[in-house]
Amino acid sequence: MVARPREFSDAAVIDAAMELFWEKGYEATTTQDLCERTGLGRGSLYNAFGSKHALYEESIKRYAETRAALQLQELAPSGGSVRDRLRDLMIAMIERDLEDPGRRGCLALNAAGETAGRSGEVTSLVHRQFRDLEEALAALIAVGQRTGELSTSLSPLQAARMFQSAYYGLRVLAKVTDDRRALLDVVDGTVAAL
Amino acid sequence: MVARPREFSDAAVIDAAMELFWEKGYEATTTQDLCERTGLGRGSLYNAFGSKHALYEESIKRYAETRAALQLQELAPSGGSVRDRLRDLMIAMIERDLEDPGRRGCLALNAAGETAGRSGEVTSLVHRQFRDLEEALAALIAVGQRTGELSTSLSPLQAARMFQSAYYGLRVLAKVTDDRRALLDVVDGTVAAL
DNA sequence: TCAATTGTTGATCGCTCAGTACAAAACGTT
DNA sequence: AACGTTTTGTACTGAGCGATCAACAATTGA
Repeated sequence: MVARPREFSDAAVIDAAMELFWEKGYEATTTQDLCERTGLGRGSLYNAFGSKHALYEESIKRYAETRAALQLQELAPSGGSVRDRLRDLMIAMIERDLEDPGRRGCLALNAAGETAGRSGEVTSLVHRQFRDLEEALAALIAVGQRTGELSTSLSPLQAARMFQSAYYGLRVLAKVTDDRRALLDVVDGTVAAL
Repeated sequence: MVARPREFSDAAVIDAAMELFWEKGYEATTTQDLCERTGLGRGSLYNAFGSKHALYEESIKRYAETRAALQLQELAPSGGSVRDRLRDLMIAMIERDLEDPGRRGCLALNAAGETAGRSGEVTSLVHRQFRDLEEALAALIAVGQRTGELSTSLSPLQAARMFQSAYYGLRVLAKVTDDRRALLDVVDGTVAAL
């Protein structure tokens, strides 16, 4: 026996939900909002995902698989200058953050601020994302150190962690300031330290 | 004629509200929670502060005046090593963040993540706090550079911004990880860059 | 064609939300 | 002790919340 097929794609619905959680955060997003944005009725939404929180978790996973994964790809070692790659990562994100009229910032960072400490599952999802970036940064920096482009006064992991921290701080700063010069100072200072 | 006097201290009530917003964020905190925590009845609370959001703004102001101001004081230039002062600032905050079972992190950073972009007033309050720290850091770093303790390859303002960004990133990281070693790597890397 | 299963729809559930209304209470002055 | 003023406690409001449910639709193997 085969049942009635779904009229929507799970991925598309999660994408839409993700956008909404990204704009408004978890608590401020209502199930009504989610229905309107995804086009689904209440029943379908709950039948497919179970609860608002479960859909939130799916959204964070999807954010990691799409947005964050793209970023990791850009960090994969290749021919060019490692320093330039790291600088480009920060600068591209500054431009994207300042362009965004909704000032959404990074969904994972927002989730860390709003929810972490009260939802273990969210904490763990965000943590994994952080680890993935740390790992990719360390790998790239290791290459830069091996070729002699980067200083070896810090271990690749240490340097990666320092860079990552500055990068996250940068994205938080970009939520409340338009001052491109201030943000670029962070980039220059951080990249110079490597 | 003289009216009935208040039975509570505004500061104490705002302190209590601040703690609550700090733990749960703005949206997840209910007016009922606020009444219970502050000990005030609904009537008194609304008579004194007008709305939940107004009380939230007062809480952020109070956070700046107490917690953050204390931090600024610790940064005021004095005799010792500038590098040690900056390292101590980060390490003390790591210890405090990891000790906190509620994993509240920094109220201003949480507010930036949850609310900034939708409440201009909150954005502006957080922004001011960020600027204050930036200024104090730049002043301290300028001293360190003048005495020859710190590198002058970055301007004091640039160095301050880089440090500040890493510091905020650190506090976000501390919301989702217990790994003291990872956090200390950030400290070492950042302080070494100065 | 119909049986079995799952998806969809929209009304509805019981609650809780932020905020209000209002009467009683507490004051210093007169 | 009566007055004007503000605070306090509480009941209440309408709206909106997350979640559920039953009736109905769509599917395909039997």
